[in-house]
Amino acid sequence: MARRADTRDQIMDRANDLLLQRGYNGFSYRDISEHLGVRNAAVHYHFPTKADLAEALVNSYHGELRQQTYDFMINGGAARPQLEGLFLFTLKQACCGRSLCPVGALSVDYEELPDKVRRAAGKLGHDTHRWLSKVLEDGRRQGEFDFTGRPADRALLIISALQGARQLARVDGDRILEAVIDDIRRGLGVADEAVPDQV
Amino acid sequence: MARRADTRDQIMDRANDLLLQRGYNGFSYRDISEHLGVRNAAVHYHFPTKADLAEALVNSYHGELRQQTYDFMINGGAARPQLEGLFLFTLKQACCGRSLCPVGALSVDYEELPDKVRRAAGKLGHDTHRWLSKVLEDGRRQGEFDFTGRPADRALLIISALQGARQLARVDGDRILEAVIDDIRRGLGVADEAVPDQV
DNA sequence: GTCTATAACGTGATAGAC
DNA sequence: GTCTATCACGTTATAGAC
Repeated sequence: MARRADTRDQIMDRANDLLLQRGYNGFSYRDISEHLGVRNAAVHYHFPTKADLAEALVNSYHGELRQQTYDFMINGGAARPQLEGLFLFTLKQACCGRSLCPVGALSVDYEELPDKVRRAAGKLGHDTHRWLSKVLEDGRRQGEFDFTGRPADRALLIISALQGARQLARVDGDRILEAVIDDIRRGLGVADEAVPDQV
Repeated sequence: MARRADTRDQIMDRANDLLLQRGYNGFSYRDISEHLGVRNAAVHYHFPTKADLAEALVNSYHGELRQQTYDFMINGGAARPQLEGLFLFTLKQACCGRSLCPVGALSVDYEELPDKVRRAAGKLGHDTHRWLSKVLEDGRRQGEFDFTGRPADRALLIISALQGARQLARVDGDRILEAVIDDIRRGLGVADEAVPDQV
């Protein structure tokens, strides 16, 4: 029984997979406890309610985002690698396990979501949009991107398209995501080749 | 009790709202029966299993699509009104009730979906894509649109973006959809104004 | 921190009367 | 075509022993 203290982490790992693959209503405490070989009540010990668990997950996604974008949000810098980092992250997440984006997985069940989860998801979506808007705005100013319209609107289009593509990929097959990403690049005046080093 | 024969239609109406607002796992026979003022068993009489009900709904969406696009798929014609018809339809559906697009609502629960529903959703997604690809291809050939890349890829981007935007609109507010639609138009070289008559 | 046991309820589904 | 009644099961959640 070495390292029993990290049961909490194992719960979050498993819940992460389940939430991103099935949505909030699509997984249960049983799915988690059976996978870990513990009992239902053990999971409730770490996360009293399902809302607590989901909130912790969303906050963890948010922490990841902040960590990966902190430097750019403070100091600026090259924009293209930021964008390609998003694509890479999306492709990696989506391909192993057909998982959805966190906000997408939550938004279907949005109407029945506990308030605290709803709020957390809203903040995550907002911050993601703010970051990508800055990436596009800086990138255009620095000559890395070429597009018309407001950066905030283009950011919305890109986020929507990536979210939707991850869902469609389940129904219609994998290559969808790559095709959509290519078309996003095209809309930013960025050739498919000539991808600089990643984030 | 005039017109009791249309209970079936009322069930489908209500189930339609519920499916598009909450996803497949998010509504129950009880939600339907209580709303109609009948009993659980009455709903099961018309649709023995939940899979039957969902399949009927998807097939009904599919019929609507075929009806609205039949003439264009056979005879061709102006492409821009077809596209604007899609936008109009999307805006109308999304704004009253915050509903998702059918494929989007189903794709979150995709892994747990009964086979027949999964197949029906796949066909609907495929046909939608085929129609929009033709709209874009014809429209570009006829000088109505101006974009680079394959029409099939652009169609994927548009469908993904609309689907994603409808979900984000729940979390982040309504104007998102309009912004995304404007940016899609921009990417097709079509001014925001100068919208011709609708489908 | 994990267990057993159980409460309280919602779910899809069916049998059989009317 | 709708009803009453019920089944078998899954769900979130809690109390209390170890």
